[in-house]
Amino acid sequence: MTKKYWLIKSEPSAFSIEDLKKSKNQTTFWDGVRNYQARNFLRDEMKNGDQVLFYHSNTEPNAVVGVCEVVKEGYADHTQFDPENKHFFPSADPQNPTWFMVDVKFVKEFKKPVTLQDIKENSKLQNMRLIKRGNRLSVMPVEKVVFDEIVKMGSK
DNA sequence: GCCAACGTTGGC
DNA sequence: GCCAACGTTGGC
Repeated sequence: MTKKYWLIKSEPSAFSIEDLKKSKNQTTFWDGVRNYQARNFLRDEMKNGDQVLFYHSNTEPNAVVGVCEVVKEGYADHTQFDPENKHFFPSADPQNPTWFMVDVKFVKEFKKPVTLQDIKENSKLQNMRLIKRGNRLSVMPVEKVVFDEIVKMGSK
């Protein structure tokens, strides 16, 4: 089983890489994803040990800020059943959950965030879904070469 | 704060 | 099954 590589987005005002670092065991559950394509990745494809780029969206600057890894594979996102939670999903069935999440653990923070602009300017990264028009996926696969290149950029 | 792009919902 | 309306994402 070969390791896979991913990118997950978060608005730092909601949950930043600093928050991840401060979490218990530097680990958190990645809840609140309400997109079916992203759900399928969380439920079916993200495996323990997979490496994940942590991206800050809707901020200044938008950037990949570090790396985390999957430490618990897809399981039911409990917030779908909680009427008090803003991610409550009334039609969700506890016997057959609609939404899933994984746990991710902090690996490292980049010395230098790799900004969206940096990515757009790097010819090796032009195939990334992140920079495709109208992209709104909050969980997406990335190729190993792309992952390695971004880590290299962030480590300088 | 604006707005384009997109996914989902619901009426028909 | 179509598609208009709506809500959300996310760059700028």
